[in-house]
Order: sequence, then C-alpha cells, then structure tokens
Amino acid sequence: MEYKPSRIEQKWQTKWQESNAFEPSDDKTLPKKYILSMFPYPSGRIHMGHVRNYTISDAISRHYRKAGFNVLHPMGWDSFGMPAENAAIKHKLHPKKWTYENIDYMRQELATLGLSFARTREFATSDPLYTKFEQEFIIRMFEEGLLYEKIQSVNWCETCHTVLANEQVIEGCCWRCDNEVELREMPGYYIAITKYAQELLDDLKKLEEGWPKQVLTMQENWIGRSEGLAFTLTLSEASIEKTEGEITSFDVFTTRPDTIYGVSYTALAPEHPIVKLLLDKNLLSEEKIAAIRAMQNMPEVERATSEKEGVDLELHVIHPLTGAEIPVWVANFVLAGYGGGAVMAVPAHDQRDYEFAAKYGLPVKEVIASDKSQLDKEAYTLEGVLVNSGEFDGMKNSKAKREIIKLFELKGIGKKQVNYKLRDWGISRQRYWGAPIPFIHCPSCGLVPEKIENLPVTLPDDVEITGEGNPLDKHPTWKQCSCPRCGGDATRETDTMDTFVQSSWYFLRYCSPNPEDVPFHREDVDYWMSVDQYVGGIEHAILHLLYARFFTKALRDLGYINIDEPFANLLTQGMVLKDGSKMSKSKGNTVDPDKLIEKYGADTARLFILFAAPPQKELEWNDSAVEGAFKFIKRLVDRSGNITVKSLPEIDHQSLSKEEKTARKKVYEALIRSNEIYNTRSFTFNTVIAATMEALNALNQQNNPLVWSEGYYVLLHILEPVIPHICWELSEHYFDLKNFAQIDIPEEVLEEDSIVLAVTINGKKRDEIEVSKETPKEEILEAAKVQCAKWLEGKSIVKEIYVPGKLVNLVVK
RNA sequence: GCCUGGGUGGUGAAAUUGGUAGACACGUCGGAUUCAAAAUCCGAUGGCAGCGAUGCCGUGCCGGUUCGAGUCCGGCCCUAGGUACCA
Repeated sequence: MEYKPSRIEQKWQTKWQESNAFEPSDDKTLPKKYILSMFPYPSGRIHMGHVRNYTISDAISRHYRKAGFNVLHPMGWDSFGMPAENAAIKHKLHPKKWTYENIDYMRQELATLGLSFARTREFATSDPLYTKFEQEFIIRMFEEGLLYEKIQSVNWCETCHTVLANEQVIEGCCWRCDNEVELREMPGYYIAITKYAQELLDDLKKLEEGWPKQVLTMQENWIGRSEGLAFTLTLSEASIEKTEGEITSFDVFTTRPDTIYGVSYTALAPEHPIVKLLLDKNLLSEEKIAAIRAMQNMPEVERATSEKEGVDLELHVIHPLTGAEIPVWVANFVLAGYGGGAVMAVPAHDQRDYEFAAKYGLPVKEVIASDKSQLDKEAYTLEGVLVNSGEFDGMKNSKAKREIIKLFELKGIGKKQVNYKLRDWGISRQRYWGAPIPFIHCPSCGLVPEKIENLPVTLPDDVEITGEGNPLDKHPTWKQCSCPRCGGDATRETDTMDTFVQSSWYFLRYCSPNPEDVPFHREDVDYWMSVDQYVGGIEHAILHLLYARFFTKALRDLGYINIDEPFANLLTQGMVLKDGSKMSKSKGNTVDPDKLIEKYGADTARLFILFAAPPQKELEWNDSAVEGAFKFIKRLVDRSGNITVKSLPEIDHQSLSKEEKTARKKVYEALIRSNEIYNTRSFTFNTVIAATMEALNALNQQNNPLVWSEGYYVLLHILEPVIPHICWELSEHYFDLKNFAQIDIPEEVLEEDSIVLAVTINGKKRDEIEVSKETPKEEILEAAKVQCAKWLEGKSIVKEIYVPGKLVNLVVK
C-alpha cells in the first residue's frame, strides 16, 4: 500500500466531522474525562506551540475515549486583548473584524491536524454572550465586597495620553513614540483575591497528586505567607514637631522580631504617606526631594534590579524596647504594598539592610552571636543565640521570636501578624478591545453597577483606534447614560477588564453547549468539573492558574458552582524553540505548521512533535527529524502487508522461535509502556513511540504471519492517539476498528528463561554473566568470580554485593 | 534583584528513580539495489590510543556521601520561564 497522507487525512477528517464523532454523550451516568488545553489567542495563524499543545491533549482524549470514558475535549478562543488593538493601530483594521477573521482562519488550520474537539461548545470570549455572564459575575463580586475601587499607579505616556502595559514600556520609554514613561496615579478596580490567600495556599495540598511540584512551589512562594510581628513606631518629640503634629507614628512589620534590639534605622517606601507629607510641606532640601521623586518615578521592576538607594528623612523614631532614637530613611527597596510600606532595618542580620547600611554609613549592631566575626563582610542570617538584647540575652533566636512577640502583646504595643506577598488583582485596563467593566458613575449615587437585565454592556463598533487616548473615553456618546438607581444623567465606566478574567472561567462555560440564559448549567458543571487533565504552557504557572483557582472559589461562594479547585491534573508543556530561542516572527525563526502538514501530513507533524521531546521539556525544532517521522509512518504502512489474520490471533507461545518470541515481547512491552504513561500521567509519548519503533524493528526480524498480525493489532491501538488518521485507515481495513479497545497482556509473552547480570569490580563494569532465574546468590557470586578472575588476581575481595536481577559488585583491595 | 526549572554523543533524546550511561531516532560514513538518481533495505557510529583482543576517559564546573552517583548533598557557571525587592 502506498502512503498518501492528504487523501487519508481528508477522508477521516470528513468522516469524523460528519458523524460528529467527538461530541460527548449527555448520559451523565458514564465515567467521564474532561481534557482541556489552554485556549489560544487568535493572533492570526497557529504556531508550533499550538500544534504541540493540542496534539498532546488530543492524544490524551483519544486514549480515554478508547478506554471507555465519556470525553469532553473542547476548544474556544481567548479573543480579547492588546494585539487586536496593535493591529488596528498598525493596519487600520477594526479589532473585531481582525479578531473574528483570525478565528475563522485558525479554526481551519486546526481542523487539518485531525483534533478530536467537541464542536458544539466552541465560543470566543469577545462574544457578547460571554461578556454578559462575566459582567454578571463582576457585579455579584462587587455586591459581596470582593470588588472595589482604589488608586493605582500605572505607566503613563504623556505624548500618547495613554496607559501603557509593562510590555509596552521599552527601557523606560513608550513603544510607539519613545517618550519617557512616567508613573501616574488613577483609580482602578481591584478584585480582593487576598481574601482567599490562605485558602489558595491550603488547597495546594489537594493538588499535590495532580500538579507538577514546580508549579505548586511557584504558587506557594507567590502567595508568600509569612508570620511576624506588627508594631507601631512613635516619632520623637522633635520629629513630631517637625511634621507640625500631623504624623506621630507609623506601623512596621517584621518576620525577625528576634533581632529587634539590632535595629539601627527604619526605612519607608517612596510611596509612604510620611514621605508624601514631607514633600508636600517642603521639609527637605531640594536635592533630597529630587532624589525621592526619582525613586517614585521608577517602576517596581526596575527598582528591583537597580542599586539600593535611600535618603535620610531627618526624622527619628523611638525604639519600643530600648527607648533609643533611630533615624528614618526612605529606601527604594521597600515595597509600598507590603507590610505597611515600612521596615525596621537590622543590618547585622539582613543582607539587604547590611548593604544599605554599608553604603550610607549606618551602624551595624550584632544581636545574634555568630561564630566568626563575619560582620565585616556580610550579614549573619542564620540561627543563633541572642546577645546585646537585654533580658533576652542567651536565648535561642527561634524561641526569642515567640517571646518577643509575647512581650509586645503583653505591653499592648504590637501583635503577631500573618502577611502575604499576594496582592489584590487589578483588573482595570484603559483599552477598547476588552469586556467593559459594568459600572456607572452617578453624581448623586456614586458608583452603581449596571442592572443585570441590561447586560451585556457592549462595545461600540464606531471607534477609531490610534493608540492615543482611551477609545471608549474618547467616544462622543458611548459613556453617556442614565443612572440605574436614580435615573439621572450619569457616566459609564470606560475601563475594560484584564483578559485574565475571561480565562478564569472559560472551562466552566464549555460544560454546556453555549446556553443563552445562563453562563452554564449547574448539572453539567457538577458532572464535568473538575478538569481531569489540563494542558498548557509553563509560562502560565502563576498568574492564569492562580486567577482561575481563585475565580472557581469565588464563584463557589457566590453560589454558582460547588467545587473548590478547577484543575485536578496539570501538564505544563515546554516551549517550541528553533536555533536555541523561542520561535517568533520578530526573530524570523518560525516554522509554519501549514506547510509542514501540506508536505508530510498531520500524522507526521503530530508524530514528530510528540517524539522529539517529552511534553514537559522545551522542544528544539529539527527539519530532518520530521523526515524521520514521515519514514516511520511509511514503513508502518508498507509492513502492514504482512497482516493475514483480521483479528487478534491465538498464538502458541512455546512453539515460537527466539525472534518471534522477542517480537511479541517488544510489542507487549510497548503496550505496557503506553498504559503506563497514561496511568502515571507522565505523558512521555516519546518513550512510547520509541517502544513501538523497537517493536516494529523486532517484528521485522521474523516472518510469522500470526505474530505480524497480532503486532499490528496492538501497535495500531497504541499509535492511534498519536497518528490517528493512518491508524483508523489501517484498522478499518484490517481489523474493522475492533482493536481500538482495551487489550489484555498475555503473561507468557513477558517471561524470560535467563537473565543477564552485569559484573562490576569496585563499581566499574567488567563483564556480564547469563544465569537462569532461579540460580542462588552463592552460585552467582561464584560464577562472577570465575569469569572475572583476571581482574581479581593478586587482590583480596573485601565485600560482595548482589543486586537481584541487576548486577554483582565485587569490592577488592 | 527575587521565585522556579533545565544542562547527558555531531543533533533530539533514553536510563525501571542510587545499580550495565547513550535505548529509539536524526545526521554522518560504508554497502546492497538502480543505466543513473530518488525511494527502499543492510551495517557501522561517545571521545582518545591500538591492526586487534582491549585499555583509559566520559552525563556543565569544583568538592562531598556511597561498594556503586546522570540520579543524593554543598558551592559555582551557563541557560530558560515567571516577576510585584515580600523585611
């Protein structure tokens, strides 16, 4: 049989489509698997990352279908976002037109891969129907106090009169006009994800089985729980006078209360109210004011990498235990949003404080004894015993932490506090192509949500996207409205939502085929959720996956659903690289999936991408390896002529030749390997494919027609998830598709008469011995010694190690 | 800067999780087939030395634990992803 992929692939894609082959059953008594890959942003064309993502989830889906599960494997489009506006700016295309044309094109591209999607559930997040329910959720969150407005700091380009995303700031300048970017404060909407910080942290335990450890660790560190002491520092009399009595104290948080006697200065964030007051009242020299303004203008990312800098604010606070006067500084490394934006600095026992103190000549006071006098070089941050700490001298610092907190609580001057790194989620974007935030500003009623029956609040089509200003704000009439509460003239909110909001609940919408009256049917969600296998890029390890986890919990508490976690199992795939770096248009190192499919067919593309590397790893593109994948399929087709029995044949194993036995063994080993990668969820398809190649090579070493037939029966079953078109073609022809079901493993095939043991001397391999399975340890050791006599000459054996089934190690002197 | 990964032949990788390093492929070389080429098939292929049996070296670098380390521990280098200086 000649292998013509295009004809075969078209045939099966048409058949699958016409029979709606991959739509799940409505029968909710069936065991289910919800297999989900992260939906694509419709950027214009699919790229190799998509091919990889959807091939992986497709292979998993196909496997579970054959194993008897009701499988949901949906697809949709994450269609709001900046690139549509960038295209509008560059090519004067309307974001909507650009987006939906891209979707139509990419849907066709994906279809040529033979992916087994449930088609009735497809949607784009920019569809007004999707926006409608999302706005409903946002309003419900507002009503429950989960959404609020506050002042935020954003990147602002004065030339373009627009807010810039971090990505649009290139070396501190605007991507369009190269003007220097400044920070500007404006109101924005926040979702109170921090209310769920503890649950998000605790529930990571529920994911230990199903999620990569790496991702759990990243999320744990991101949430960043820490326990410590919160207390108030009071300004000295003279300092209070200086601020004209407006400020008398401020709060600090520390995780190291045990070092409190070592405080030699305190540091405030550049955004701290005290700093603002000093600037407003002009209480510092011009030089200092300029330095502070420079700090305030530096975005946080940049502050993180720049050198530590500070300014002496010429104020003092009183040490709560010693009564000593301590100077107050402003420092660029203190974060405004964490622990009150103020820290107590202990240079002797914190490296960052140490460096700052060294730079500005502030005292270093040792309060935890260190062995060497290393404080000349760096801070001592390990455990130890307290010194120079009054009544706490001689106490272990771990105990002192607790005791000092107790003392503060007893005196009523501080308390134990739990802090999280996690911050509330700012969802405001000053852009056009997003879901409008459904609120109205009324001069008399204040902030009022839109009425639910008026949803969705949709985008106006008649806008011009220029990159200057905010299109919704600039629109002549769109924002004019009447207040839903009092009916008076009011203004519509012109901010749209962060696109992470859409990707935080799309998996729920898939559970029902696009209902119009509800976001999803409760009984569908109860049946399909949680997602049994989520597949997507490692780059989403924190933000998307954390927001989706949060949203699930929030919707649960709003009464919409009844689950705690959305994704039971997670597979994070590596990126597709070429010439060592990420494929991207700007680097000109892309490989077009369409061309690949046209030349070799979808099966080859799928086989290559699954064979080239384990899914978790980065995948380096290699043109000639694609050729190799194609050759394997051709060989598979060519050898199929050896099939003579159109079912699973009965074989008398004992009567077979050595080659025939080996061939059968390799075939079933491949099946075992295949079952294993799904059962352990390692999904290392590369090893299964290698095993099927070994099996085909072994089949080729013999010519028993029964062994050939059995081999194909099993191999086509194993390979179907990877190269579905050709497997369906061959299986239909030879086996009536009956091999696409569970296959039992005949035990006798795997049995071995003898085993080969390595003989190592001092851990170095010297020889091998073949022994029967029942040979006792003593005999094996004796045989090893005889066989390796030449290595043992003149030496004495000190130790003999026998690892059953593996090796013998003789330790000699 | 911080958090989390990764580093094994010319290349992609495998290694039953502490037990024979390099399975399976790609590439290269040699051979068969062919008028010739393509396709296909067979064989060799970690490095160095040797005609050879064989020997020595070898999993980013330095050190450690162990009878035995790609795998565990400490330190470093390079690299990728994330990012909000986390007190």
